[in-house]
Amino acid sequence: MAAQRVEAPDPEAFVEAAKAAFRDGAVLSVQARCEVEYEGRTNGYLDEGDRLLVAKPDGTFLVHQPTGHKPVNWMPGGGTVEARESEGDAVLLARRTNPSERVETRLHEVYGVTRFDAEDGATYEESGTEAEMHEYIEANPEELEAGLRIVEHERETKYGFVDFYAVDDDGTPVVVEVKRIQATLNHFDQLKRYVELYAESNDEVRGMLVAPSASERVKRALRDNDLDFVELAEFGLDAKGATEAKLTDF
Amino acid sequence: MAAQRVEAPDPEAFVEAAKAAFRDGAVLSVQARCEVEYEGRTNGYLDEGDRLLVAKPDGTFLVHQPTGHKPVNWMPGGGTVEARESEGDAVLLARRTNPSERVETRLHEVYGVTRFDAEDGATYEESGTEAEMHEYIEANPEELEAGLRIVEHERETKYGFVDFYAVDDDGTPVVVEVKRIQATLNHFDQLKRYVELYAESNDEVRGMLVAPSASERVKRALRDNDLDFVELAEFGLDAKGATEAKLTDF
DNA sequence: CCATTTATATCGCCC
DNA sequence: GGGCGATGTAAATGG
Repeated sequence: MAAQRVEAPDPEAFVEAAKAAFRDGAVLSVQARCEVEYEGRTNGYLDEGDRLLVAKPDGTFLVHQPTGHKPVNWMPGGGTVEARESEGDAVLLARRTNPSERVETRLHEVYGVTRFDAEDGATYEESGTEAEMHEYIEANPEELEAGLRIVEHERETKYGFVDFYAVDDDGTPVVVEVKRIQATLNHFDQLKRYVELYAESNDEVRGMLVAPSASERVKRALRDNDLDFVELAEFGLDAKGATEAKLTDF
Repeated sequence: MAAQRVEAPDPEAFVEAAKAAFRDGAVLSVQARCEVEYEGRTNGYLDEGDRLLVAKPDGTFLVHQPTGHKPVNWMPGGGTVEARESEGDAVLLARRTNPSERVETRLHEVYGVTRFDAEDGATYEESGTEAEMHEYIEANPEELEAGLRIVEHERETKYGFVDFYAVDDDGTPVVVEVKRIQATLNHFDQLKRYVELYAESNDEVRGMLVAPSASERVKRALRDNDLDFVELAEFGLDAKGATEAKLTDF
């Protein structure tokens, strides 16, 4: 069977089950009352409570409270997870280096532990990303402005990368920055930096921020700096072959 | 008992267990072979494989593959999770609005399902954040530069917030931007934006970026724009009362 | 390995 | 609720 469960193990039985799971590369899920301590980029402490703990064979460790999308504490893959008994409690310790961090979980009561010998060869397929937006713009520059020609994609500059370097109908160079989501002031900053850099060699250069939307504050910042905003909400997702619905409608 | 398990339920038994868990506000963990579809800000599809599914009473839904820190698919809290039977399979559907998104998981084989009636009243306590760095600087401005006086914290400007507005020994205004981590080009952008804005009313204004470190590229950008970099690695974490180690050393 | 950029970013704050 | 900035951001990508 792919999943095996031990109900309410004592610390010794828990540590034995956890060690066996780590050795065999299984995914471990634990329901327990525990306290958690984090030391690393910051320091943190979580007092006793009921949580779901998950340890994966790649070193991933997650502590989930009963609410919230993000784990309250975690360790990304690449480190190690160990199970030990200490002062009568089972303890799970997840560690890594670079940066040096550790999450230590003291389990005061283990309600149950599940070992899952999971096999998963599938990879996630996604469409609608910023990379696809770039492809769309490269193929359809006239959607941004009549007569616009793309000269270069991902052009490197002294201070960073420009999404597109283009030329308008009059032959004036145009620096284009593309965002898949609503434009922020940081995006405005980025574009301004590239334009000012290019202006050192050609002060006729124009700057263009392309995004599905932008706040008034961002639009004002662009206007005040003679930069263009182009609203591009749809970029032919269907045409790019968005994954067809594979599951029956609910 | 806080955790209850059903081994290898058929679709009907699974849906019944899931509905009971959702009704009672329990955390549900499922080991299953399943396929997953996401529709929302992008579209995605994940073919059949073994995964750990977690549904929380606040509407959080997670799909975890056997490796990796982040769930391959998820829904944040605030939405709803439903369990249904469809074409002989159990199906979990997580939905929300604003933005309108859905994760649909078709369970081809359920290895087991655990219901966890978790009680957790604790909140995570953290120290070493950027907010604490601000407090430290406000109390110790001389660490940045001899004679520096903080005039205002989080000063609002037309284009955004300045971390500190200060005055140096000569009475020249100084705009200070603080980062807890290594400074990036975006942080340089931010500072430059504030300084240029302030320069409209007083062109003597100075700009200062405070961070534990910065890449050469960032330092060069700062130099080229007559902005200062102040390296501030330690900011009295201990003095601010970092949480004492609560757990025995491992 | 370092630096940069993206993300279904999420989260929290304040208007 | 929108706008804006921080995050133990993590992860991918390129040098």
